Amino acid sequence: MSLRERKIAKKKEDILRSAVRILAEKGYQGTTMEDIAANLLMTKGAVYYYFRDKQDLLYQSHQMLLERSIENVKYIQQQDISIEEKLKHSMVVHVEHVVNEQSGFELMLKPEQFFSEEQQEKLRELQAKYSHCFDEIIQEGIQMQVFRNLDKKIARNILFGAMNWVTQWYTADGKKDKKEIAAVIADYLMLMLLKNK
Amino acid sequence: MSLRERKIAKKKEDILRSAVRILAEKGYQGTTMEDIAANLLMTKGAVYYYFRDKQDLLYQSHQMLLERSIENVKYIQQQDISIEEKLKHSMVVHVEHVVNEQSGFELMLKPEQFFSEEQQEKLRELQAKYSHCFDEIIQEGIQMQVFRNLDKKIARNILFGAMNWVTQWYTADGKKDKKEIAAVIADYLMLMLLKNK
Amino acid sequence: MSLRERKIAKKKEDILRSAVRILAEKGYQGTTMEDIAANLLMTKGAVYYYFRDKQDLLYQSHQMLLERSIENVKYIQQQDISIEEKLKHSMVVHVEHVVNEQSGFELMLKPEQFFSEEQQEKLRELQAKYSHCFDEIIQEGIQMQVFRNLDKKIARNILFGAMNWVTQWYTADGKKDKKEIAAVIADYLMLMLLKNK
Amino acid sequence: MSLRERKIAKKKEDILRSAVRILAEKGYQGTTMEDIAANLLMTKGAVYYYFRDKQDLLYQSHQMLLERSIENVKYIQQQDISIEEKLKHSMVVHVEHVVNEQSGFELMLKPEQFFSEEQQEKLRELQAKYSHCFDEIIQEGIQMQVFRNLDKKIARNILFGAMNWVTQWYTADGKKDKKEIAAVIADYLMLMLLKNK
DNA sequence: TATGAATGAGCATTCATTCAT
DNA sequence: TATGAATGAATGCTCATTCAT
Repeated sequence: MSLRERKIAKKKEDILRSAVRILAEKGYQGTTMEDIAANLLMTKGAVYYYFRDKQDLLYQSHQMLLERSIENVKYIQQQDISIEEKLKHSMVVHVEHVVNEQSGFELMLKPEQFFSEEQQEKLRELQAKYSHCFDEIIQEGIQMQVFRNLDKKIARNILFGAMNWVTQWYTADGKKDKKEIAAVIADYLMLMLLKNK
Repeated sequence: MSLRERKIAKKKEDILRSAVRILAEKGYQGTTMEDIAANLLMTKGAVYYYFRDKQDLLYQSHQMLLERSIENVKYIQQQDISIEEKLKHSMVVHVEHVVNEQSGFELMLKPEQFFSEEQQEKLRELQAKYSHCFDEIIQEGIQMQVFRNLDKKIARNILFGAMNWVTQWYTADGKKDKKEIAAVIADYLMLMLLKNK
Repeated sequence: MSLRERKIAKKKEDILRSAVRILAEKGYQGTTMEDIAANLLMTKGAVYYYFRDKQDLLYQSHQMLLERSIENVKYIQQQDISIEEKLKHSMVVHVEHVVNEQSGFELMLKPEQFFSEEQQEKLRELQAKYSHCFDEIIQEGIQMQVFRNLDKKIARNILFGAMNWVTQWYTADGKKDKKEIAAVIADYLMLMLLKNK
Repeated sequence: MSLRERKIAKKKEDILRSAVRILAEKGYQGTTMEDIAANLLMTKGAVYYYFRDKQDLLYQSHQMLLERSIENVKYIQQQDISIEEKLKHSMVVHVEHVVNEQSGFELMLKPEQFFSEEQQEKLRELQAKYSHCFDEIIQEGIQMQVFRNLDKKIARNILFGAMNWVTQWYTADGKKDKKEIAAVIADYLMLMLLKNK
């Protein structure tokens, strides 16, 4: 990647980060291109240089978040730790990610409103990939008799719901910091899964 | 209540139901008054006859959903069943409600964008009331040594997140119907709370 | 006129009076049928029973004001007083009328926007009639060598402008009451007309 | 001021001129942003690029007219001419201004309906400034025994009314042109003020 | 690459008007 | 006669998007 390409990639990512933050805060329809640009001290026109349109920006934001999440969990999966630790750790990282981005969740709502069929397809694929990582861990835990014999998909959806919901109630000014909250949520949810508890 | 008043109340409720459905589907900014009206084969003007403005409509929708939820859980609370049954039953009813309205959750997102301070106050109050019902049940369960000694509020938020998330993944065409899904979700979540499981 | 007809006529006049007041206050476009009706504790529908449409209401208001003004000045013209007294008295009555109705003037602005050609014709006729009354007095005064030899029409328009403008600056809470103000305005304007002053 | 800034200022003034014209013709409520834009072969959006909203446009129009009027009369006041000439000349310029803009007067009607308290304050200030210029001339004329000892404010209001009313009756197709009409009006009104006439 | 200006479609809201009762 | 409900056209305003420079 040439210097020029790298500069462009850098700028794109800046914009995406800004967009994610604001989209999470105001919602898709509530966010204007002006908002996103102003937040970066750019003009609207400049944003259009890097992204075809608003929807493209949303799509790439979404994609970036998902890809980062997948990387996170893949990394954990490779580690040499117990299956229990793997799941718990994955959840902690997910919750931290969600809290940090204040998102990871509003953007997932009703994708059919915003994305083209093709884009939805790609996003569904990424989501499936991410979900699959969790499913695999759960599956393995069940087989190893560490986890209860629950329906994998339902259990995973319960985990996701509980974790994503954190944006609704966690406020930084509370007694617990992000790491603690993430740990507690993960612990509690483990109770649902673990046998002999 | 006179016949006329009842007719108005009926119409208002029809509109609220339609609004809830569409708002849940498209989000606040994504929903147009046209959408809401057309869905009922009315004109925009007619909707404005019953509601001051879009925000008023949203507010009343939200209020209606919350009040109905509170009634539901209050009713269960009075019954002469075990604490375990109470919580489980409350969850089942909540999930069914959420699935039926396809909502109960998107509307809660970022209320500060849409509502006046006064309205937010009122809604926070209703939410607190609803939350409190669950908190009480959990508290009692803990005291009776039936439930684990978890942090009440965090546990309740985990339950809500897991339950509300169902709109994201439940589709009517699956193997399980609404009742079954609600039961499974409630059962799984009970595992988190119940001792000796 | 039968009792019924009289009742209708009475109601019509009530509405007209209310309309004049509100139209003067808020202007034509700024006044809603709702405003006019509510001011009389009626419903919009009722107003439509008496007047074809808003424009008809405006037209008749205008007409009523003009006719009353004409009656006023005709009455004065017949009296057995000096020409000087006639003009002065006419002006006093006009100013009082304008102040009382807080109008007689906004309604005259740009009639071509509001009225049909036919209605404009009728109003122009009434205005001409009213203007003519003043012109006659002025003419006579000039011929009698009491007034200066000014251009009749221009002089009359100056008088009207000066008198109608009173709604812009007279407030009831000042030192002078309506009668006094009317007298002063008339006196000052007479200085323009009278010879040997 | 840079070229760009000058271009913007120019455009703004074009819009203001257009707005003044149309507002004078149709009144505030009767004028649509579409009207104003179309008159300049612009689109509504372009107008909104330069002015926050309709009210802002109205306010700035009003302000521009008043400021120009004040400049006019200030300029005359400085000249080395008789007090009589000063007043007469000021009136001529005012009438010409009113006739040219076809306004200077409708906009003053009922400002409380349109403007914020702050804006009203500013406008009242400008109006007071303008009025004060006339008051000073009148005052001086009285002290110099050139003018009759009239109530300054009432006299000034009579002048304004008479002058502003010209928009109601002057039509370009008459025998007299603008300058002549302005001169006649000023002459006639001077008769009211001058002693020994 | 970036900007400012402009466009135009879309949306919330108002309101004169109609009409069944 | 009068009312309440409904309609629909109009209007202020926003904002994604384009384009010349």
